Amino acid sequence: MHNPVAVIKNLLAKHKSTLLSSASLGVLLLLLKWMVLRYVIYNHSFEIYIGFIALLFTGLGIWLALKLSKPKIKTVVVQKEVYVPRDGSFVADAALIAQLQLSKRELEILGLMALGLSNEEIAASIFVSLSTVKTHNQNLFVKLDVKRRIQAVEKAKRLNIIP
Amino acid sequence: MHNPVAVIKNLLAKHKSTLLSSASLGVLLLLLKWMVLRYVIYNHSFEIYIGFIALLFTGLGIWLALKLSKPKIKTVVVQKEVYVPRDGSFVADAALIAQLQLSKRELEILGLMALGLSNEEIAASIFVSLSTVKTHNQNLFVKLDVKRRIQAVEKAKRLNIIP
DNA sequence: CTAAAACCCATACTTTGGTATTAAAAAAGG
DNA sequence: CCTTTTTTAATACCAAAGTATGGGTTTTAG
Repeated sequence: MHNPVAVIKNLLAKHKSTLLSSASLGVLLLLLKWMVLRYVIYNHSFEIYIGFIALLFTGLGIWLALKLSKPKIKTVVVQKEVYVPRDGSFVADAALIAQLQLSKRELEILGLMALGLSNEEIAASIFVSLSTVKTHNQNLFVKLDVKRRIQAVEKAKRLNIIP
Repeated sequence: MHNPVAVIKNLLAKHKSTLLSSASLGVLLLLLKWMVLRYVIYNHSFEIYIGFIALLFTGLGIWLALKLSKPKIKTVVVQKEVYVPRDGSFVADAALIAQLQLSKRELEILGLMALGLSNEEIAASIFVSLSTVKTHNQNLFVKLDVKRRIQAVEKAKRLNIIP
């Protein structure tokens, strides 16, 4: 017979009288405490009132703060590396292009160069004279700090200026 | 004269006397108010005390809340694209090179071309004559089916023949 | 408006690149 | 050994690329 409930029932039955007297004693003690408390309340009602007010308004303050305060935002910047395949989408490094002061036309010609077009073919494709293309080339080479068109193309590719 | 400060200065100068009398009247009124306030404080010191306590503990609550509240962490994930310039390891397409019948020397010259060297520079770097480089170039262009060195380089890169 | 860019074009000249052809060593492979 | 491929090389000529300079027209920004 190891059922705990049964064990307790057994104990209660055994010590019925002892328990009864203890219980009545306990009740008496509680009554006494209650009277003392009333006395205390009566004599210190002001302090208790103040304490209650304090507690209440502390709560109000907490509630207010929590309700109205902007949530502290902790911004965690996660750098996620995105591997961009060579063939995929290409985004030119606009900042670098601006820094090198490459003009729209120069960039256009650079791109056509990279396609393997000759100066004459470039001239034809953008409807300007060969001379103009050559002038653009000169400026381009100076800005990119290279000597030959092939170097310009390779450097531009390396710097993400052209695909 | 649209400067607001100047406009105000002008008005002050115009109505100096009026302003002075108004000011003194204002001061008198303030004094009266102050006396009334003292009376109120005398008669309602309890309520004021309570109010003060309330205010104080509201402040305490706010302070507590702000101090102890865990910051709401808002994680903002910023994807920063890092463009990886391509694998460090390059493996040439041996099969294609064999198929195109590109010789060792031709490949070497192709690589130097891609670096932006002139024919003369290539000749110097591999200790052969300019003529030799040109002959290699011719064969190279035929094998790669291109017309210009720049096209050769671009095509070779595209076909994974050179890095 | 005006100054600074960006753009366009030309001429003259030099250098580099590419084509064609020929040819001879050297290496590779059967 | 002999054949094929590779590598080297030369000459001559033409085409393309690049340099230097100067002068125009648009656009653009203060």
